[in-house]
Amino acid sequence: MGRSPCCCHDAGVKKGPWTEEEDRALVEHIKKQGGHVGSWRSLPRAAGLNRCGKSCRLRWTNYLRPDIKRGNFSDEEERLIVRLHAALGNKWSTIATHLDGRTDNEIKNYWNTHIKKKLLRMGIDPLLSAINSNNDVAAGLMGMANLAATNAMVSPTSTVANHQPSYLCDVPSFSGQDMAEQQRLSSSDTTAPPVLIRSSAEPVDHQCCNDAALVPETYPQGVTAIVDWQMQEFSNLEPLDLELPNLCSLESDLDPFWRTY
DNA sequence: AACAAGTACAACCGCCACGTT
DNA sequence: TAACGTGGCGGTTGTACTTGT
Repeated sequence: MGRSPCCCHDAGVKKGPWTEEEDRALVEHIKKQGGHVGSWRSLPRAAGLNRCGKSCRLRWTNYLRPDIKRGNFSDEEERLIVRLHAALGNKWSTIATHLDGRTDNEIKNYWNTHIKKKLLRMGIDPLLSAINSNNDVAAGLMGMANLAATNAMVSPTSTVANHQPSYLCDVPSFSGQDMAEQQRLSSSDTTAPPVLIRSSAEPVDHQCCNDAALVPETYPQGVTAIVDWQMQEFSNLEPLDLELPNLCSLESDLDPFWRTY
């Protein structure tokens, strides 16, 4: 696959913040086209802009598009982002499809400037909070632990820092248990019994009504199987029909936890 | 009032995926 | 099948603004 040089490298193409005039020119041009942009590459010339096509596309999709919602993120949007990020990782564009009027760039910025800091303060590693980001078992398990913590974070009744989430009430120490399982896996001591782990994607108060939601007490044979099992277990968190229904807090309008950070 | 440090967010950059030739 | 052209994505940077000293 060859890679063509970006038009941004053309000498004389303007960079930096857009002026009102440029915005107006871009909007009016796209309006003239009936809202349809044929080729971003050729748009700047057609619109009389001394910008590269990429820059125009970015400006339009992230700022000028009429259906963009401006303003602060609501609590509900924030929780949704946390949940989606826990399930999808840094798939900002996919996450953005679940939030009306929000752009991937906006969500990414919001994550980096607000949510990530909150998670770090809570001792949750935002980098590992995504279970589907790769096939690394340790990261996957850490992801599960973080997903549990994330779950707790958005739960109106649970906190993480020094308290065990309610849905882990029958597990003495989730993180310790997780560490033990990591050690078991990394030590190639296949005779050691697997550590029982509950599905962190589902709070116990929901699980209690559905024992099938519990993770099997023994892992399937082999590491690949474990990864497969993880993927299977969380396959309901795929995008598009991504429903996060059994996570109790989204419906709640009260989340004192967030307010303490 | 002036400066430094921190924060928020728009914009850029490089890479990749995919359709077309 | 390979090369090309383009759009899109995610990471990162630059800068304006805010807050603290």
